[in-house]
Amino acid sequence: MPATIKDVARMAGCSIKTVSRVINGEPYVSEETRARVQAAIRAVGYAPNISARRLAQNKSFMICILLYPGLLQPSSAILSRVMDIGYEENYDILIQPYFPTHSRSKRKLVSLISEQHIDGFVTTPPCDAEDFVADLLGTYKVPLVQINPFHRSDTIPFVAGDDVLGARQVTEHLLSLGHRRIAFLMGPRNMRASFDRLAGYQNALLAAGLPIDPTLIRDSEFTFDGGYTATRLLMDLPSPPTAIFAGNDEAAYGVIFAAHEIGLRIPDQLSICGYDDFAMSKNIWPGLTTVHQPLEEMIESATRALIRILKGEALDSNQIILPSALVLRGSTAPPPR
Amino acid sequence: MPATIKDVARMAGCSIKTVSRVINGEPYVSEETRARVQAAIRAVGYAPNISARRLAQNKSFMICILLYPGLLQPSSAILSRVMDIGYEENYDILIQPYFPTHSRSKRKLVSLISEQHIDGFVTTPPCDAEDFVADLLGTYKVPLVQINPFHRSDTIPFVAGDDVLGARQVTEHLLSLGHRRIAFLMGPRNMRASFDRLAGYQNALLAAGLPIDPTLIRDSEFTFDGGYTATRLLMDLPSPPTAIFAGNDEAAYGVIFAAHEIGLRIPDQLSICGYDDFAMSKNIWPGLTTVHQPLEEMIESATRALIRILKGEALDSNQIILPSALVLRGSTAPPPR
DNA sequence: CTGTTAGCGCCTTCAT
DNA sequence: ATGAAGGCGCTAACAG
Repeated sequence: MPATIKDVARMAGCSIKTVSRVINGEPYVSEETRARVQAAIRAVGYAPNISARRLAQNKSFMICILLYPGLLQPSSAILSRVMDIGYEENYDILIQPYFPTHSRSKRKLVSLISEQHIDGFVTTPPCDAEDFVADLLGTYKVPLVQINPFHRSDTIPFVAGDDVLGARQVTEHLLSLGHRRIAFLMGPRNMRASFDRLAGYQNALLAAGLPIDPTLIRDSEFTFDGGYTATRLLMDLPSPPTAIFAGNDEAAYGVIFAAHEIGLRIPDQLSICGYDDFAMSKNIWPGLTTVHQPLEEMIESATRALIRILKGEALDSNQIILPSALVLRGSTAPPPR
Repeated sequence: MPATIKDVARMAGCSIKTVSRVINGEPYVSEETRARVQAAIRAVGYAPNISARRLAQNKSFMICILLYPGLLQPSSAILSRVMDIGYEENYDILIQPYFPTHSRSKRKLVSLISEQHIDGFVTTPPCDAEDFVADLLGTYKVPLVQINPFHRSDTIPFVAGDDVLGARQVTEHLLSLGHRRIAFLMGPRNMRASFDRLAGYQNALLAAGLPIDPTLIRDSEFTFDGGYTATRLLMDLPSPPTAIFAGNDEAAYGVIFAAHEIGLRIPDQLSICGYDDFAMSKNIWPGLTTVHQPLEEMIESATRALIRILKGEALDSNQIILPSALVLRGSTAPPPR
């Protein structure tokens, strides 16, 4: 039976409101009363009951991050960082798996909003792919910050990287090494990154005056299997590519596996690039040339932005673009001969 | 301004208690009243306010999983599965990063218990390493289920694999291939798996009548860097091992990287085994021979056990041991010559 | 079968 | 600077 605010008030010889003031750091309490109350709090081991506070204020002090499992491996270092922010700001962070078009996911989301009164949301791709999420949050007037959203909105704040630029840099890197037949693996259609990266790849080719060969553009869905299968097919082509830009790192792992299986030496016989710079990419052999997405910073930045909104503070901008950086490792080299 | 139970009652022309009964599926409501209430609920779009319910019942309907970030990569497929259980059982699952001996982690845990009134906890290694967690939960009488705990308790339910057996099987596999100089990489001292796996390794050697060579036992801390460094040192030995049993998969990735860097062919010149069967282990080249830990099942089983306890149901047993299985992939072969 | 009453622990409003 | 009263939305305990 934990102590309540009443116990503290009795012990300190004051009203519960005064205790409440001390707890919440409100003004209009004399220093000595404050001290007395604080002593009483420690004496009885008082801790405020969050449920009661939530009810009285009709707020949950919880924010929710919608994550699509299987993508975006939330390397738990990220989660840890986000939790820390929550700790500092006194918000609990709820990580919620969300599958677009999945009806259970939707119901859970509705319950989170209408029953739990979650104060705000952060979405990650591709959880924003359907309008359902944004619409729902819109009608309930629940604040939302998006990470790399499919549609960039003027009204919904978002944090993103510059995928067009990053993909262009990757492609230019391969071109500068002398590659001319560069394959590109496309991601799922419900993620903006898929299209932006394709655009970056194409832009680089066009800028170099090279044709875009549709047979060199394949689907990978940003998965290992996608990368694997595409590679088996690509390398069976009459004139196979000398480099594969895998669209993302996970697909690149599949490319690497397939290349090994075929007996191709990386990077001597085949250069491979990824995108995202997952933690594993520097641990796999050979190290994967990729673009570092500041995922941690993105989630952190989005979370902080959301909390600012919840506190009623204004954002400097609704559009936060974070810089990405090409990371050169061992998986790229000049083409054979 | 969402609808409350009163609105529903007014609309259905009954008391709020009757509405409450319908919501909670309690008996003693006539079918027609029930139907009328349900219609009213839909009509006004009513959803119960969880905070109010939590307050009234002094329960949170939340359970918390303590996870050490950086280990045990909660491949988010796992998380998704756990969330599903929560969904079915009407519990919210809070994933909480926890660092043993880290004071902020401790404070957060205290807050979770004393302020949020979390109904129960699941711990994962090494979050149970200090007695702090178990003690705290014990004094607050909060139910706890442990996964692979350091100390196996008679009173605290736990779910575990058989690491001694698994490690023994790995070692026997290597022995059967003809390896005689098998190195073992030890994990951190705050995880039971470290010691159990070492024991399994030693048991297998002893059973085969082979000596235990301390120079072949090294620390890896179950990390990439640990595996990498240990391998560089081991292969510099006057008579290096022909196989390395890396203690866990992440360390094995470091071993693989180091081997590649040294120019050793896997598995022809060096055999490598891991333990855990992380998702990446079948995607890395060559596929990693390892022991499949049924991590998902363990977390699921622990979560279900906890919920049973919370519901006041008895567990069949306080000790749930799940079977592991040796998985043979491409990283092991007979030793050179 | 159904309703009334009294909290749960806190915050808000308005006095003092 | 402090306190009293009322209410947040729900459930528990007891009447009817």
